[in-house]
Amino acid sequence: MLVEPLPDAMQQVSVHFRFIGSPDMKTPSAIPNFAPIRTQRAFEVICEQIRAQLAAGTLKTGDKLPAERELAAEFQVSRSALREALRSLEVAGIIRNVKGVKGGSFIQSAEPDRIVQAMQDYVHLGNISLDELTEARLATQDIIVRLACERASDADLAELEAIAERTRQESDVEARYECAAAYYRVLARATKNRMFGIFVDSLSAILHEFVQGPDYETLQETLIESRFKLVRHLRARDADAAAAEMRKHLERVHRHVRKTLKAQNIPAKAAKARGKAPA
Amino acid sequence: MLVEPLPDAMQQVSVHFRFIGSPDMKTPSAIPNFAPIRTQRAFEVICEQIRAQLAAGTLKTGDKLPAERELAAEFQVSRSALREALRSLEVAGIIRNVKGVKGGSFIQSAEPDRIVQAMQDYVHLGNISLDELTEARLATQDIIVRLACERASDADLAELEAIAERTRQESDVEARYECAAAYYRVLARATKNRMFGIFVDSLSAILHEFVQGPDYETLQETLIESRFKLVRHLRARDADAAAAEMRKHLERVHRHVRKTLKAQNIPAKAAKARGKAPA
DNA sequence: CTCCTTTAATGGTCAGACCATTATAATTTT
DNA sequence: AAAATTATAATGGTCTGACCATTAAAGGAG
Repeated sequence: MLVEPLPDAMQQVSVHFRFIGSPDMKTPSAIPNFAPIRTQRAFEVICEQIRAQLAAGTLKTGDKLPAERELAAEFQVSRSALREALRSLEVAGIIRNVKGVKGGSFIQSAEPDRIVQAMQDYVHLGNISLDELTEARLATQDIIVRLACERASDADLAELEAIAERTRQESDVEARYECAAAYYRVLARATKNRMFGIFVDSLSAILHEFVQGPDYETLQETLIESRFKLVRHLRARDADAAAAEMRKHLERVHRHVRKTLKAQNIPAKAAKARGKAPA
Repeated sequence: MLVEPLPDAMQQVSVHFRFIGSPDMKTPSAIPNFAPIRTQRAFEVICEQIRAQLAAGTLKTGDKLPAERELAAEFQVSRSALREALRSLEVAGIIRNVKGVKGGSFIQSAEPDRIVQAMQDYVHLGNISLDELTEARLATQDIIVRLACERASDADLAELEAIAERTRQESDVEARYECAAAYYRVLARATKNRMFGIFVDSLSAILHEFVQGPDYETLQETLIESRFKLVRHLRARDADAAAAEMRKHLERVHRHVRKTLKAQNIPAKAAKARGKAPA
């Protein structure tokens, strides 16, 4: 059996039951330490069940869930409720929906995109300052550079160099940014630790919203040169030099962004990442 | 006007039009560098519009969206499609839905929960190893400790001490874990950089799935003592000593977890975080 | 065998309905 | 007049049943 139907109380129409803490909680006598009341919605229960199967290993990447109409019957809910659950899982990056016969919901492999999106949302909502972002990025890249210095394979280093070369030949600003992102991604991969890749991707994506403007172009030559230097230091396995180079590089970018913001009278401490103008 | 109705082609029933790259792309003559085809669904367009207003500042924390039926009319879509959009935004932590008259969808303030959830999903899907997690945590905590050492206020330090004290008086294992999480959170807050708080919360939540077992209890006394030591080092503003203490602490926990896994014949390199057994 | 048409399954959307919840207004009771 | 109670209306959550566009596979024509 793939799924359990929802509890009896939920099989009725719109019976929104509440959970107050855990079912077996001992009710305290005097202390008013109540658990927050939270109405459990059908689609949430469904999501939890599927997530549980994922965590337990019953479901794994590549598996296909039954069709919507079928799943709805199994859970004994309407198709709408089930669809909201699937939609949730989809935006969470857990499943991917494919149309047509032989279509369905497929368990996805790990993609950091959703984490990036979540972080981006967080920044947009939370007024994280540019200074905070930069500091986090600096610290993270410092670790990455040092680890990469120990662990980067020759192939990694060659790829980094190739990307730097490609950047030089690109002219479009956006394409150059793509190259930069690829460079950082490969660098993070060289640590052989995927967690760092996530951090970097997230921070890069967010900081990207700042990096635009006229004199970004003029800065490019310096930045590209810095990337070559970094590879040389990595080749020499000189962690301190590599870290220093990265630091210099990031601080240059930071100064540039600060200047751009200052020209617009936006203080960096309160600077909030903004969405780009629609293309 | 809060929203624009969807484009004409989409107002019809189920007209799934496709976007191929950007509308103004210059079609390359010979190079087969096609953009991935992606059918644009109604709820996605709606999400994008709302996200755009968020990024642009037209919508901000605390604002209330119109009622579902009303919004659906504005977007000229069915209520189901609109609801899928709202559901997406809700699971993304952007809005919160409140029932009843005077209810509706309210723009949320920044909550890192979703990022944690996303990271957890990523780990579950991606077979991130325990070693990777620990390494990332070690590196992150190292930075945090050093920053906190510079910036922690007296209030921060007092709070840390209070939490350590509270941990000692707790007996329940789960309560003690809560205390530990709180300790790390306050420590991260002491850096005055919210990005670190996110990282720590995520890593803690994931690693928590591992930390269970009988001799975790016996380890507790040592761990608590370590937290007091850390505060003393922070008070003395001795960054190296504090970092060393934190490192020792984390490595102790790591060894414990490895041992637990070994007892179950799970190699740490492939150890995947698993969901906890239902309560 | 190849090419074309048909067919059935599936996700995406729509329409209209009912329920549970909730704040407010109206009513009754004290 | 004040307080308690009851009705009311708006809202999110869910259900039912339907149609459309897409897609892979089966069937038919050459």
